[in-house]
Amino acid sequence: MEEELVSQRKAKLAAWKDAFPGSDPDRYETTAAIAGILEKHDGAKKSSAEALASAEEKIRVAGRLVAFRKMGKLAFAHLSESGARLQLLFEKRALGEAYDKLSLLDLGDWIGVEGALFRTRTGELTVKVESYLPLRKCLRPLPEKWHGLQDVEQRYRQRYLDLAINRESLERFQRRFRAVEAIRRFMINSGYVEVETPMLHSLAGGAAARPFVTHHNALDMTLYMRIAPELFLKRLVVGGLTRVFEINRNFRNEGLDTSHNPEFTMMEFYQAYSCASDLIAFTERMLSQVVTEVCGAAEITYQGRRISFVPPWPRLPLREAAKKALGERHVPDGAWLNREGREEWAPRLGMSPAKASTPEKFLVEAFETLVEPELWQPTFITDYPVEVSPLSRLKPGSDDTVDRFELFIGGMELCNGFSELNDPDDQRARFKAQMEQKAQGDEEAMPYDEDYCAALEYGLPPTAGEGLGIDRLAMLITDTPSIRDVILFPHLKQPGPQSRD
RNA sequence: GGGCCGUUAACUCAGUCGGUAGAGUAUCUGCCUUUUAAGCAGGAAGUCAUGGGUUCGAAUCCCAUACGGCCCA
Repeated sequence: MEEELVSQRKAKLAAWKDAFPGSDPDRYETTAAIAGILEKHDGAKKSSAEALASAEEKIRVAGRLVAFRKMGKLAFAHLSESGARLQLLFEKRALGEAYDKLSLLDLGDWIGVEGALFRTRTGELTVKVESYLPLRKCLRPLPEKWHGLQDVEQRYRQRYLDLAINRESLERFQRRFRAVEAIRRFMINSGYVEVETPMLHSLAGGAAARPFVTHHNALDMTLYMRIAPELFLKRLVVGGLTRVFEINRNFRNEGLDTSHNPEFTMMEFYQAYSCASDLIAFTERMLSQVVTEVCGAAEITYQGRRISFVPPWPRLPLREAAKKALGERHVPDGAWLNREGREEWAPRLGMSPAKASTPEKFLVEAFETLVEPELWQPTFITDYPVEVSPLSRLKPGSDDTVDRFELFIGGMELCNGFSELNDPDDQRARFKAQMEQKAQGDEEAMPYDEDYCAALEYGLPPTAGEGLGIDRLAMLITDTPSIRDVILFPHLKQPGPQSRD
């Protein structure tokens, strides 16, 4: 059947050549985009039927034919472009032979039309078509007009169909694009410059994660897809770029679920002469402004629950939050200080024992397991243990706590920021400690980056830096529970017998 | 990695107790000059995800595999 439908359409395409001189052109001049036409005549000020009739404005628009209602010597159609739809009227009386050739069109075809705007009896803005030109045939039938494309797998694999047919999907992505644009504008207005740093690293540093490994043939060397741009961005601060940001992909070779895609988009930014609390205030301002701009209000609904972005947002020290949650679960105070206690309580609390191998890691893991999913309103968690923060600067006067924060919204980690460690010798000691953890089997421990330490020896001014998860922000502002629905082409397995294990 | 669920026409979905595979949309043929999920009449369209098994007989029951979804680790 599908082949039959395709061959029917191919036959019609073959007939275009004679029926429509100039069809399938290499370009088509329009007077406006459909969204612009609608904005002008159906927007805040609606053009009346009389005004349209007396103006007799000739327009040329193009789009994909998505609905067609033929009734004898008169036909209505809808042309769709970037989610905006405009009705067309074809009349046999006006078009003559060209009207009969409409049978060579199919739903899904791209066409251009020329005509004058008017309003129908029901008041809908419509183009009275005077001429039309087929631009490109749609050889395969489009999904159903009413239900759209429902098959989740097909929506991911053939996102173009999802975007062409499912208006909610297109609108979700448009909102994401607007948010990225608003963030970029906010950063530039705040005196930042946008940069691009390497995606191929010889050392996968800057975060605790397993990298993808690849190989450079000409250099015959192992390279890693970056897990974070951090160490390169800080080199730029050493070089005098005192406010830099990068919006780009990171790659982490880990499991995938509704909040993790192997490649994800982050904005990372660094601000000299600043500490973590400066970035907390900066983040509050940025996100409340971006959300207000994109969603129309500083309050949103995520999965049925309100989230307010109106600052200020609460700050809560990590150990305090973890200890409170542990107390509520009747874990004796300090039970995590010895190995026996950790090995007893970690499994009972649903925590990964491997990730709770020291007192500090136990508290961090307890926080992530017990507290994080409950942090619905924007909340800054502060005062992280130095043990899990090898790139952060110690709080003034402390030897075990760094000046670091993470922002949680809707039960998800959205941001991670800290005052940057700029003492090269301390940094070397931290890297050394990471290597010891790696030797003990921690696959996420950071590699020793001497080149970065050398850069620090030229002087990194006091600086704070932060990473912001763009995909997760997109989930929040589009009320989407799965990261795959805010990523255009989420990673899926290859189907069929070629896949192994 | 574990558990549960799903996979039927191009699309959206039914399919009862195991007994010849169904509808709507799209498509094709007629009719139709203000429709908008247009309408009316008629036609065509299936590797029931894949591979085994049970059975006289399997979309349906059993096993395995692939892909997807949700939950857990």
